Amino acid sequence: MNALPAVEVSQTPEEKFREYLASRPRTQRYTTQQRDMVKYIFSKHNHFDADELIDEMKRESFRVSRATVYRTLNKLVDASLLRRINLGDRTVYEHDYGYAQHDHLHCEQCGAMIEFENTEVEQMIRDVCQQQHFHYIGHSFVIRGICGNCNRARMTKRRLDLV
Amino acid sequence: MNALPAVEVSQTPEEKFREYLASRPRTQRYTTQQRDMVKYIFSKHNHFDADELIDEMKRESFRVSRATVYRTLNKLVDASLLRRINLGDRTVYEHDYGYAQHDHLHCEQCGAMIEFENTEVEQMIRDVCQQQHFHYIGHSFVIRGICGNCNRARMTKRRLDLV
DNA sequence: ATTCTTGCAAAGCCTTTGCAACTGC
DNA sequence: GCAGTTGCAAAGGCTTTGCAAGAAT
Repeated sequence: MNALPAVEVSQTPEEKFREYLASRPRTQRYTTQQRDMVKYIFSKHNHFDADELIDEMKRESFRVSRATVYRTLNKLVDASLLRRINLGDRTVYEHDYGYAQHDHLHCEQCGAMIEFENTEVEQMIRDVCQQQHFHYIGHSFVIRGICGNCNRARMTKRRLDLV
Repeated sequence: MNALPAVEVSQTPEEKFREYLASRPRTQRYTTQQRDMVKYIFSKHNHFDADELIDEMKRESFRVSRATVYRTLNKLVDASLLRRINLGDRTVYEHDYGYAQHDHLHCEQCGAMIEFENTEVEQMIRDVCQQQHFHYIGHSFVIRGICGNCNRARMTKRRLDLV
């Protein structure tokens, strides 16, 4: 995982989530399983899909049911704690809250998600939206390719293949 | 649909597809249904999903089976005649062959796909990839929001709501 | 004639949902 | 105690696939 600056936030993810739940038209409840999920998810900074989360949490003896995980992930995305990234053949989640806006390089070999920040992207988006009278809500930007590590591995392999 | 410059190509989509089929490890065949699909798809420039294509082609009395449509769409993407765009809740296809590289604004209200070309995007991608020693293969970049038309409609509605 | 493609229906995959039991507030 | 949540299993939506019949070369 690349190091991108964390963003200063005044609330913990838990607090922010409770606020979200309280703000719903019909107040929603903060349950044990939701708490476990929020704590678990924000205890590590990585990209994960629903199944990975379920497996890992089960491995650490948390009580998680598939249905509730999906329901809670949806709430977390809605609450802007998580961002959903569609990878074509997989949907992964990452921290949204407390983390700088960024985009991704996705290695097709090893699956790595490399984060990058580029100020030009944001400016460019603003320009395009203005030109097209388009009201911006969000974007998804993923560059597909082969990461440095895998490239090096390939080179080496190629060299060995020649022997 | 926005007008973006078409790109000069020396082959028709059909020719290019035949070339692709012939170049496979085990030569593949060019069938009636595939020909119909290629002709139909390249007779109009729009974004469509598998179901829309099936419905429209059936309406025009073409013989199309769901399985074959999916199989052929995959081949067309593989042959670089079509590009697949993942919209999160829908997968759409657009012409790749004979069409300039571009990205999209996707209206969440009316579903419109507005194409835009921006040279900075490409430069920026090159920079980022170089910095990260990343071998570029492709990218997907979709800006989500509300298009000009829908915005205007909203404004009007809002004004009416006040009466 | 041989080998690939088609079409059907079935299976796969991921995600959502109906409902009865349960739990937070 | 009431209203929202959970868990199960079933259903959904989209896409792929096994296989026998059919078509391309």
